[in-house]
Amino acid sequence: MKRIAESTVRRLSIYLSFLEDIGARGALTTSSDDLARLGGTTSAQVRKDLSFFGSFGKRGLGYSVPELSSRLREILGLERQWRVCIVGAGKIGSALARYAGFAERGFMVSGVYDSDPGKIGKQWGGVTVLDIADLERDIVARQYHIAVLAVPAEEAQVLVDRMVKAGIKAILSFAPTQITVPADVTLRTVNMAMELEGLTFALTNRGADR
Amino acid sequence: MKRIAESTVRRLSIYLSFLEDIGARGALTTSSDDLARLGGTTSAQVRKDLSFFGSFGKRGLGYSVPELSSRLREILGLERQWRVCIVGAGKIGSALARYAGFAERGFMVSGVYDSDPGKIGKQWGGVTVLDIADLERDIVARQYHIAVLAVPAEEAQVLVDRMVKAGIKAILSFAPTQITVPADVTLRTVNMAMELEGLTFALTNRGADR
DNA sequence: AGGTGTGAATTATTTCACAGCG
DNA sequence: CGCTGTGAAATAATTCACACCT
Repeated sequence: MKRIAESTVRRLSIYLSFLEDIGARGALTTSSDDLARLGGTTSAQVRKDLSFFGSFGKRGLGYSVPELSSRLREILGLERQWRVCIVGAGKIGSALARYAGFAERGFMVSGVYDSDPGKIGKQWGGVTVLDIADLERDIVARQYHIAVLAVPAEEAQVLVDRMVKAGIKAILSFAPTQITVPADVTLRTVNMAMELEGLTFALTNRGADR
Repeated sequence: MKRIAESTVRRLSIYLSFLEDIGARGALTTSSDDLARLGGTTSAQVRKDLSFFGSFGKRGLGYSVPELSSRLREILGLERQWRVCIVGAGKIGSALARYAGFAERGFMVSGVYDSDPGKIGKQWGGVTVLDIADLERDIVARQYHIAVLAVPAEEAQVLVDRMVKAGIKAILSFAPTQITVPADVTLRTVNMAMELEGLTFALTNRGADR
């Protein structure tokens, strides 16, 4: 299979979210035009995105909402459960641990880790806070698929290195720092400062360039 | 000025964060090669990114850390304070309101809004929770520059429309839904589900495509 | 020598436009 | 018809490679 651009994958997520939305409202079919309008792109883009994975539509008719939903869930790997651990039980880790959206999408938060003895052992959103010293052992024993990193910048890279060594292959980082991983590990970073700076850049340069 | 790609702006943030880091450790000069290595890109990319805004280096020598930091802060619009309001005092809004990183970067959280009477009036991380009914009035009166949206998907677009009408020009959304804004408003979206789906896509298709 | 700044070349992504199928 | 699927064209982003400055 050809390499798929990250931008394409992001859009697939958007399409799926809309399909589920209109599906729940009873829609049975839809078109690339609908998906484009709702997802903020063009119909050609929608069709091109889907074409990387097959042809799911009917010419003259459009797409079956349940069928396309299901195909997208397959493509995105959502037709199964994923075991997630949250590393760092600070403010962000806490908000994430209690976030119901995880379970709805098939993500099972089955461990929260911290190094603070005052937090270890506490129950938190139905999950016990575990000792971060056991992280490597648990990555192997509990077979976490995804680690969500919510620790201060200084600790982030060290923890990532430990987790990678223990075999983790997917990390979602909220640490406000740049992290590097080997090529066979997938990393996504959510960095508040970076997002806000994107806004201030636009606010500062608006008018000058568009 | 030529239109600058979002990817470029993101990298500028990364460069700045590293410059501040090594600057604090006493480094006086650096090179595009250093910035590239630390930022996970190439030296040509670094030089190209900077070249959109001017020439800040000295051939044969590299860049002055304090000077380049300062130029990047200027470019990103960080040489001033920005007034931020947080809309939605749920789990995410709460974590954001208490997040110290805001102030460090010049972002002043000067209002948190919710519609829950049980929350309005409460003190929260030094800020009082205000009535979301007053949002439009306050956008005008308090001149918020940036709104951080942390409400459920269903309420997001309606609130965005209200804020845009009141004159807000920059929104950072954590709502798990696609939002549309007029061309003169800048929107950045952080969507957990989308990030996780990027990971599961990679986990599912890994090996097939790389 | 050493590292920047930048056109030119390459590669990636998006858009166009239309043939073809239901 | 109407709308998909897809090569071809256009545009955007990245990388190359080298002249040029200190």
